[in-house]
Amino acid sequence: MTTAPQRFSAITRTAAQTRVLDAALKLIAEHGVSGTSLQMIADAMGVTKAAVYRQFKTKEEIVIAITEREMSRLEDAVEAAEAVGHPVGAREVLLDRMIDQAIERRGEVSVLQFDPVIIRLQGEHEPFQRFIERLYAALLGTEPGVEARFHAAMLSSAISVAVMHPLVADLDAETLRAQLIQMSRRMLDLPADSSAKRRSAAV
Amino acid sequence: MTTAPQRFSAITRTAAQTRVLDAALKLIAEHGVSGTSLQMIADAMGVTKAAVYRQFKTKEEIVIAITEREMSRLEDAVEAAEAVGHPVGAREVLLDRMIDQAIERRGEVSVLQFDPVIIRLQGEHEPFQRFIERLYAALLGTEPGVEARFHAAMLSSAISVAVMHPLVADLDAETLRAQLIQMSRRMLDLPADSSAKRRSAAV
DNA sequence: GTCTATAGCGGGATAGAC
DNA sequence: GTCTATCCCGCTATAGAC
Repeated sequence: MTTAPQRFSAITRTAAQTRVLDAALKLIAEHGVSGTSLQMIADAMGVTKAAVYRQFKTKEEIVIAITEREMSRLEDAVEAAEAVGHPVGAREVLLDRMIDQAIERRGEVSVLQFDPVIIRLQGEHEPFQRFIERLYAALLGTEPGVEARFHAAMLSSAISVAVMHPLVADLDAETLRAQLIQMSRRMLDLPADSSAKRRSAAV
Repeated sequence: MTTAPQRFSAITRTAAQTRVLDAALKLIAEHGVSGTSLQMIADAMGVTKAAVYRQFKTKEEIVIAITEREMSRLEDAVEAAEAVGHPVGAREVLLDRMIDQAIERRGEVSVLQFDPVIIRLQGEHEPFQRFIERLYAALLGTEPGVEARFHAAMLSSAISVAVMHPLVADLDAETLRAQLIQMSRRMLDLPADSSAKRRSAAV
């Protein structure tokens, strides 16, 4: 039996499939999975439902593919972090990348994390579970205590949600990024560091 | 023309209506608004759909009523904060109360904030908009700058989401509360203060 | 790869008896 | 306040022609 690919990045899609995923992601980000029908996806693409079903057998497969694609972006960040020798430095690299991506996608995507259907899927789909475990491990850094777990939870929550908050909707990406980096360091009780780019020479 | 009540707390519901809202809230927290049908609500209550429709004319009315009830809880916190003379002290009181409620409801409810249907409703329903404005004003404290807006966004995001994070699922309420208070003070660059209960004598 | 057409089901909502 | 029965619609999914 051939095992499923270990990396989401290894999954390839045809151009037609990618067009479906692009349209579906946009709609799901706005209406949620349950609030998005295949008719809506087909209309957005200018084709019929049957044409969509040719690319993916079920709606659930579309949602899984979207989740895989989003996770593959984070996967790159996790692997970059794991490549760093020191756990503390690894965490810093990961947080930098998570901030980059949260800003890059700015609200379009953050909502996916909270969709009930996607949450259920993450629990049922083994590759998703394994990746989330891996992400948490990289996020936790060295100390295995209560505080470290709390810090990781608070930081990852705050980053992905704060970028789509109405109160910061008018901030440009650079300002938002600077504030997020500064706040992250403060939350971890690290010295404020304006040059957060030294990816090597970690503490 | 009689204007809508200014306070959500002034809205009264019959016992039958409350039973509907309780059942609906539970289901919506798990499956989202679009993923929850009136049949599911009726089944959870042990009655038929028609019995539910006797209490609320439409599904949307149920969702609105649920949102009103959740906001009325926060309303108490906002009013307690507004009663404090100093803006800085007011913000501290509000944050304390927000932390209390986030822990009290622990994930059951936090998801509602991100439901696409409820987000749309908040934009369309004037009383909801007015309340959110009021909440933000109390949350912003004194300084009107970019930093203050960012801090308010980051804090309110982090508090409501962190409590339902898997990494802290096994923490008891007291530990979680202590960590949240400590982190909030750190995020606002206030001195760490273990006795966070002095509701008067604000800074 | 796209279409038309349709099956089969569950959704929201209403009528009217008890 | 609860029921049974029903209406109409949109949903997921499939069949089969082009």
